[in-house]
Amino acid sequence: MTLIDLRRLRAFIVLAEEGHVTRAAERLGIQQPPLTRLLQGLEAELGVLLMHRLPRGVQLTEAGKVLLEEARIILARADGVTDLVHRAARGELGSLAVGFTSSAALHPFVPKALRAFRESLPHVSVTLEEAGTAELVDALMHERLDAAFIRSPVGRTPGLRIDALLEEPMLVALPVGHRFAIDTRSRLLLTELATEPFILYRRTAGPGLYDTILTACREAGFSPVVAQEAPRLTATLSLVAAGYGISLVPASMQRLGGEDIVYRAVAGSSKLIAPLLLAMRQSHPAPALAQLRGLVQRMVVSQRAIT
Amino acid sequence: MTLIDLRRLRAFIVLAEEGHVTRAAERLGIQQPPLTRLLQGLEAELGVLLMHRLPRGVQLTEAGKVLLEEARIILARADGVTDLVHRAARGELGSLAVGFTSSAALHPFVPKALRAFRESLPHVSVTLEEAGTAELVDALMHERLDAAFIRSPVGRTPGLRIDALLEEPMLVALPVGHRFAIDTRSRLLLTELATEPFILYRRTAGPGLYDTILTACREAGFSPVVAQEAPRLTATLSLVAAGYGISLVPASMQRLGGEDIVYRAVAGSSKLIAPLLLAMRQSHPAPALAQLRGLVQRMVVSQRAIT
DNA sequence: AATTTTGATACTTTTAAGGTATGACATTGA
DNA sequence: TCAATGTCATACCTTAAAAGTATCAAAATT
Repeated sequence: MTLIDLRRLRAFIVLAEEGHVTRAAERLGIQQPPLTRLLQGLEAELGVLLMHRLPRGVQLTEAGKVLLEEARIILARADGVTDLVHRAARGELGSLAVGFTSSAALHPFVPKALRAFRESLPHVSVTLEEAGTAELVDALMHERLDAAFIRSPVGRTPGLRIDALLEEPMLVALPVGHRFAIDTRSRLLLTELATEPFILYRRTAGPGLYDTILTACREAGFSPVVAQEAPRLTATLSLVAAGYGISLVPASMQRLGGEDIVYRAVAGSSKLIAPLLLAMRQSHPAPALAQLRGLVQRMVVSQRAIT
Repeated sequence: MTLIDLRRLRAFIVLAEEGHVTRAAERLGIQQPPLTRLLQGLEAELGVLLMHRLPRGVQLTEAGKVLLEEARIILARADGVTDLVHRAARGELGSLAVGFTSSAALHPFVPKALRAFRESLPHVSVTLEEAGTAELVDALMHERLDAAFIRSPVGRTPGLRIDALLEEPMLVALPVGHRFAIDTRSRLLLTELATEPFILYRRTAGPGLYDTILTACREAGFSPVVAQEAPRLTATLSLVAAGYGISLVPASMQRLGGEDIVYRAVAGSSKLIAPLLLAMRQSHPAPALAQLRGLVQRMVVSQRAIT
């Protein structure tokens, strides 16, 4: 069973247009006998007469007319394939799965970058997913994600490439009315927090920030009193707002918490810095990922120029 | 330039599904090396890497994923071609151009047949055209029409095949108030019309009926006084209604003319008969035409059974 | 009736696809 | 670490399919 092939469909279209085997062969750059056999081959395979043989020339049968229409559609599509594939290779087409942690999502840079990407490459369908750092890393390694915005350096992760995008200081988040929440202009010394109850968000969800806080406190000479662990950064702030304790959060969180939380800068530690990172697989990056990466890098450069 | 062919697209799909050259080759019933070359050939032609070569197996690139999607669409369409062409050859698909004269259009059989055809073969797109007999015959010969409902035997017409469908008597159409229009039950003798002014519709538009009337009158021993010629049968009846004269029209016209025209049967001539015919080309009938013809024949048989 | 036009057929040559054997490379297990 | 294994790539040969050449057959036109 040598099913229909495009070579014959192409020839058939020319033949139908010319209505004349010899002339069509000429236009196709072949001789007349092969073209005749080509038509015969099509007819034999389809089991249908495609052209009436007239004394001068040939003429489409109804079946032939239907085949002609269909052949044109198929060939147009087939001819479009090259361009489509090229665009996919350039990353202008295709799909991209991007993940982010809840804390990354709260950094204004992330939605800004995603929006800019969507606008610059509208034909790439972007899938978004929010999850904890561990899940994101796992998804990256198992090809369920192509890239992820995260906040923690996650130690050695073989097979991952991590771009450092931005850094920001961490601030103390205090409930309104807290004794440290009166003078909000000056920096608070980290050691002053030694006896305060801390709200931290689960280490499993985001080990990076958790460890950053613990390391900074240890260097300042104390081990923080962890009053409660929250499943997400937003939950942490809710607990702070409710007065259950204080926390240390990335500066970009300031816009959250409304009037119930007061933020203050911290002095006494050079480690209290929250990075924003873009993680991806090292091998076989999707072309659209290269585009995203380039876009993000350019945005980072212009962001730094402003700050 | 050996553009993309379906054989390779088929192989590519299997290869993509298996993710494994050797296994895919097995499924395709070929050896591994040809399949490898096949993939290489596609990549060379498209100028794009379609699969990453992993230590165990292969894996689609983004470009490969796009090609896979597109290939599936193209092949589905290509595989559908056979069925489509078969249906076209059986006359279940395609197009049919049908003409009719104004007088044929007024016979209830014609719209009934066209509606039945549309219902039985909804995928055949039917084009309708009303014109004079001469134009219809010309259109048939020049392939602008496939069939035409006409009323006149049009003498010898080489290349045409004509099916006689139905016959009906011709009636005298009289304006209300005419002296012959009082007794409508009895037959009027043709000779009684010898001195009446006749309205006939143009010979060029429909030579058949015109000649039928003239022949019948001559046989009855007179030559009719043609008061006026009308371009169409409906115009003829309008003129009769307005009192400009009388006419002889097919019996099925009775439903026209409303209350202004009285119809009476005629005695004294066996020639005053109007046929309904279906004309078509003798050579290369469209398959859908064969379907129409069969349908019409069946309808004629059941019609005659009733009458 | 002869000539021309045009598609069909028989046979040969060329090209492309498929098969066989083997290599290169990387992973895995002892 | 080295051999065994799995897997795609390459080289070379064989087979099959497409194209070319020469010629025929049928029908129409002069």
